[in-house]
Amino acid sequence: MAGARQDVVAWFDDHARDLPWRAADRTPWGVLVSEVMLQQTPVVRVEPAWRAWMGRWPTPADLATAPTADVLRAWDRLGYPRRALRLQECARVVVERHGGDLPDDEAALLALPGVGTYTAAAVRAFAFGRRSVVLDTNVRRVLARLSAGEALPAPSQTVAERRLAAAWVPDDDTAAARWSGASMELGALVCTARAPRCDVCPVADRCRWLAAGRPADVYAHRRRAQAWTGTDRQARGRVMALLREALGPVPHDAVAAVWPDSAQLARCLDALVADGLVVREDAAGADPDPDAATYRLPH
DNA sequence: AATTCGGGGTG
DNA sequence: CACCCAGAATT
Repeated sequence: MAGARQDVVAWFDDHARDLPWRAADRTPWGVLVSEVMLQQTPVVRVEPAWRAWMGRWPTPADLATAPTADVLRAWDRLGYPRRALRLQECARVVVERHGGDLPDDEAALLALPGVGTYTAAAVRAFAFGRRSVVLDTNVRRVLARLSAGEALPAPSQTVAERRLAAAWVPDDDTAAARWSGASMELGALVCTARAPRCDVCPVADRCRWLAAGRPADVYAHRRRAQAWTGTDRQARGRVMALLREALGPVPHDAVAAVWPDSAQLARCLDALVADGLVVREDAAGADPDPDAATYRLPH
């Protein structure tokens, strides 16, 4: 295990991507922003967005006081815009509770909006150089193949899997942080989900999955393809795209034009308002007509 | 443990 | 066209 770790870290020293949130002048807050943006959004799409975002709001204090509409527009099409909302809430909590500086202990990080098990561990490792168990989709896949001999990890994490991952993390803070970055990078660049490049893998000769002849995914039948066309998520996305482009409040008729199913649209609008992503303003009058309402991003 | 929540690139 | 992407929050 220690030998495989050394090989992966040595490979990382030569092949790590030159990502801006890894630069020497990085800040803990910049690392956290990258991690939140990277929650289910690929690196190639995050990188330009992160550069623009950090140029505009370099510190938690900057983001905390920004107009939410600007924040949602800057988030653009990274997806799951509630993440942008939580990131701004996170900035406000950091300012109010931690004096504007990101905390480095696990519990305080986990208490921040939008920060879960993975993100807290990643920030501890990559922003503060502390030991933590960073178990994302990349590390899960690397360990599933290398250690368990399976094509892909189970749909959900298990206690045994976390225990295994923890056993792979060195005791030393610096070594642990390097292993976390290296194992993630190996999963992202070599040990990929679709077409793994076992020919250039630094631990191919130690991989149980490769040794077994790269058997098929045993969990394939339990994975559900994400439906998209006609879903609430697509409808919500249409509405958010419209409101991001709009200069002022958008009349109900214009919103209705982006989605054919009026009942579904009404349900999604209610949900967007409840989520704090959209503000509905009813027309003046004692008996407000729903069709006379306007919609906009929150200020 | 299962659902919900965007959007786009790729084999 | 199915699948995947540095997950989190809610139920």
